[in-house]
Amino acid sequence: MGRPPCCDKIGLKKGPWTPEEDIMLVSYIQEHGPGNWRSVPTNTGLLRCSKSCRLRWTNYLRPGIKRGNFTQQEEKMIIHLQALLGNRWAAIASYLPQRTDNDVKNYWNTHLRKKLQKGQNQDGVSLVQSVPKGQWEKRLQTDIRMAKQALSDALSVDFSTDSKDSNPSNESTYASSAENISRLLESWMKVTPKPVTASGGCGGTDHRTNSAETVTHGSFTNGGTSSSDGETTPLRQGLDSFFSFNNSSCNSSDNVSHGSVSVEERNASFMTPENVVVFHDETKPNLGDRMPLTLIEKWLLDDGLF
DNA sequence: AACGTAGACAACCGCCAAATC
DNA sequence: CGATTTGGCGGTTGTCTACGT
Repeated sequence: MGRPPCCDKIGLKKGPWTPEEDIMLVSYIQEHGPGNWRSVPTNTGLLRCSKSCRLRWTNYLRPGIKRGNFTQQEEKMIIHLQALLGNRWAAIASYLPQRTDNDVKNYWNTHLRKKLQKGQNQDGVSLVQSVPKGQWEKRLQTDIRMAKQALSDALSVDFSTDSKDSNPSNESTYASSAENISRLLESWMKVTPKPVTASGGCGGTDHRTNSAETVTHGSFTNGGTSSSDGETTPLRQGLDSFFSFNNSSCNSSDNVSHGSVSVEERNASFMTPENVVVFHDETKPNLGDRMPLTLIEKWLLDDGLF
């Protein structure tokens, strides 16, 4: 006998979420933290299946998600990673902490695929940094070797000892990009500022890819490139532009309410001390699950992206 | 102003591995 | 250990909006 059913499919609502539904979901997650999605529809009264709630949260409501306005660096990174990893959008998105897999996938399908096709049709050369034919394949093979090496390296490393510096993606914190919801949250926050419990957003325990044991409170959260502080090589500065949004920790502060400021402004002011509610990225895989970002840095540097 | 079309993005569907009983 | 459910993922569809005619 397994678990009880997730939810009956009778009378469930489908289609676009209303602001009211968003508020209900966000309020619940504020209270209990993400996870245990099965109980979300029941406890919130939402006529949505647990899966829909989870998707809505991870793809839209989760704090810190940046939507639209892909930068050139992000674009190039997606192109490179897609070439290396294929359509593994979750893996690709894990290197772009502010982006969801759905967002990356959509951007690829609506922008980059066409762009690449167009670029190749026009001059027969890939848009990716004009790497000559053949050389690109060689590079890909090299990258695969690097990935294999990285995997073996990763397997031989005890991440629990150095996760503070090398494995920050274990606990990402996010600022909301859904401004309407953020405004709603802002008013909500003013009334009931409440930290997420340990079993919830801060080092949640019920997520397969982000176990509580790997969470190191106070560590950075931006995908493996940021050191604790002070290390500002040009490379790092470049990469920091990717990840600057979430240089916060579980114990430091975070911001889920941003009023009407832009996403960038919100991200810039992400660590104000008065912020109290912290959400953690419960979906980003551990570094051990993927190629260390330093390899990506090297790879991108080789192509002169930064 | 009305209609048709294309683009962008949110949401759903179905599959699968992992977790749970 | 097998049955069952959950949650994650990638592909696809649906809906909304902008633009052109």
